[in-house]
Amino acid sequence: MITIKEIARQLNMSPTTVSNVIHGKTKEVSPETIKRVQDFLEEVEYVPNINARNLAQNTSKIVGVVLKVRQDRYSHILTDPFVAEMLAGIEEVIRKAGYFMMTYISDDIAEILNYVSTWNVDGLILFCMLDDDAIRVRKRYHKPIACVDAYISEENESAFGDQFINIALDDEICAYDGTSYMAEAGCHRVAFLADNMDGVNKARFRGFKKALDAHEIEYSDRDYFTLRSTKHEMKTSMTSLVKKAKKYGYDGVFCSSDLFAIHFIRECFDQGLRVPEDISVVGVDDYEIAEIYRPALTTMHQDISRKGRLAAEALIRMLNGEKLERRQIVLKPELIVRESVFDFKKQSAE
Amino acid sequence: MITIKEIARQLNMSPTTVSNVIHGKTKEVSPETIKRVQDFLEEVEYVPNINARNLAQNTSKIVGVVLKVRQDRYSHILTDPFVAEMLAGIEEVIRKAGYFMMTYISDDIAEILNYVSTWNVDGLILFCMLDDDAIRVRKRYHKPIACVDAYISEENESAFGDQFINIALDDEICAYDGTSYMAEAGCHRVAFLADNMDGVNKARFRGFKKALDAHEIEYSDRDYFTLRSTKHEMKTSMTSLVKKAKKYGYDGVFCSSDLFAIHFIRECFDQGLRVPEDISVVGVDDYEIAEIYRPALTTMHQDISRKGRLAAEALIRMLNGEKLERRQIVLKPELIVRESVFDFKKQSAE
DNA sequence: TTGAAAGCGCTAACAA
DNA sequence: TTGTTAGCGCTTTCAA
Repeated sequence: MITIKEIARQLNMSPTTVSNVIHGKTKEVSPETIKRVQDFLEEVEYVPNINARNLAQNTSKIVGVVLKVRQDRYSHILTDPFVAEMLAGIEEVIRKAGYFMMTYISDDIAEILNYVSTWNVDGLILFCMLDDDAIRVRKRYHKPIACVDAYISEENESAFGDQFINIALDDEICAYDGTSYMAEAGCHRVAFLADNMDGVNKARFRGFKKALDAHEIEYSDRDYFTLRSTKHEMKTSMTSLVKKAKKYGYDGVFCSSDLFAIHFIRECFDQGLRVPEDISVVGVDDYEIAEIYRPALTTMHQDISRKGRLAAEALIRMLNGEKLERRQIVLKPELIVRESVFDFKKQSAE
Repeated sequence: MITIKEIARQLNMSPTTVSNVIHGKTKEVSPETIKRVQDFLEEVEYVPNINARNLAQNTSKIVGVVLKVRQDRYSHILTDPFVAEMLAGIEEVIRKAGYFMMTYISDDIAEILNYVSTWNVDGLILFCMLDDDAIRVRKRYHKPIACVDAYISEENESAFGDQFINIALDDEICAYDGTSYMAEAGCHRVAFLADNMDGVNKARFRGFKKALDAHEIEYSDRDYFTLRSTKHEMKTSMTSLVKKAKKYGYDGVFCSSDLFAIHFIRECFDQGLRVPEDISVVGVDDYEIAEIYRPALTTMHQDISRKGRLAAEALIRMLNGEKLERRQIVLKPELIVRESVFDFKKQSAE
């Protein structure tokens, strides 16, 4: 790999001039020299050494994407379709802006902070971060941060300063609309299924309850179906949840993810429950599979890739020194009606 | 961020000594100094500046993962379950070996080579590379390369030197076994469905034909079902393929991916064809969805994550200066029998 | 309009 | 056992 110095030597000029041409600081360079340098750069296929440049400029051109793993994931986080789609959105924006993406997977904030400072990462995108984790990062990292689906309490909002943005979904509405749809279709005993109670699911559960309330369905504590979602527990856990649904006569389930919804439906089939005739199911996310599965899944659509893009775009803007107008963008989910909810009313009208 | 120099100053010693302790070159350092330095490092939470280190050592600690996109993918490459699972395997190995993964997505070899040299990437993992593309990379990049699913012709083998490995699947056997299984179950008109004719599919097609031959099924040119798999063409393309299957009375289809298989089955349902009673389907890959879909998909299983891990592990070994015993590892696929193939013989025996 | 030189933080050869 | 020093390739200030 040829260096600027060497180029300068061969061209009989100083490294400064070469560097200036490379950076388009051509105000003070004669057109003739510019041409000479540019031609030569082409000829020798000059490629800058980013390490040297970063060292000199104290930057890195790296956007770090931090995926904080929850313990007991049902699989490696990169194979989660949600994560994959979000990453896809992020990656494209970052690449086109001339930055490089480096993913970092860990459940250890200290490790993450180490990585961030060894590489001198220019900006950070955080996913799956709890409130206090995000704050710990912010305390030690003072460059731009974009979060996806972080739940930041009001009191903590200010702690993040203005080099910060969060891209979220209106999770309460999401569950509210999904649950309401089932209620209005005629379900009278509906459950909420999720595998944890993090910020997202807490909000969804709130929406779920509100929907029950609004449709005068009585809530019972057993309406909360807790899924154990590790790879080897998922199946048996589903089996017992479907049994529970049968036993107590549930006729609707709001699942916190399409993946769970489809696993649930599969288990229903295996236990002889028909979907949607015996039990209705609504998912969240609208993964590709939701459309292909039979019965096709009625679900709360969200544009995951867009979430990633928005986060990355906001980050790039901050890196360019722009000031963002707001600290949070909340997207609205959209109900996609397919085949997994039974319409009792329509049915009886016929 | 504190520097070695500053630490040395505060401790009243030379940067070399500090550096030596950091690198465990403690043979020639007094235990006392070691302790002093280590304690201080802890105290100030010293983190090395990788850019500086890389510059000085002419390395990068980066493993580049290059995903060469084919034009007209049905979606962003990171959302492809195959890619996601492979990346997951790679990422884990790389991270645990103390390296960092940087993905690079492009269809332009020149761009890839640029990236590789600006970052001074220590090793490369290539995916979706054709023979000649891989050679172009090799010509300009002389550090270790690991490929996944590359098709390297015999004549080119030697061009790769010994800093090279390829992890592949025995694709011919894969299609042979899958097709044979349908033939033996009693199908007499079976098709081969894929969306391109790259190295992998060429080999699979060969296996498919051999299986027809072995089971005395006559081959016709129309047995090759070409899927147009871009996001917006997939659906209509499937519709016409299923129509074609009906028209010519196909009773079996070997699909080059589970994704295609499931799309195909879905379309069959929509057109009133029963799977497997009217037509049998076999996929390849054994994605998670293969087990969950109904009918559960009979498929040729391959361990994708392992492919990624093997590639990464071999690469790391090369980076450690080891010499590999072989230039290629070919994994065997395994038939997983589920519900998407109809057993005519068993049926008529009953 | 061009060039010299210092410095980014770290490593490593060599000297003490 | 410890220290001095040059240098990795690039940027940038300041001088010519």
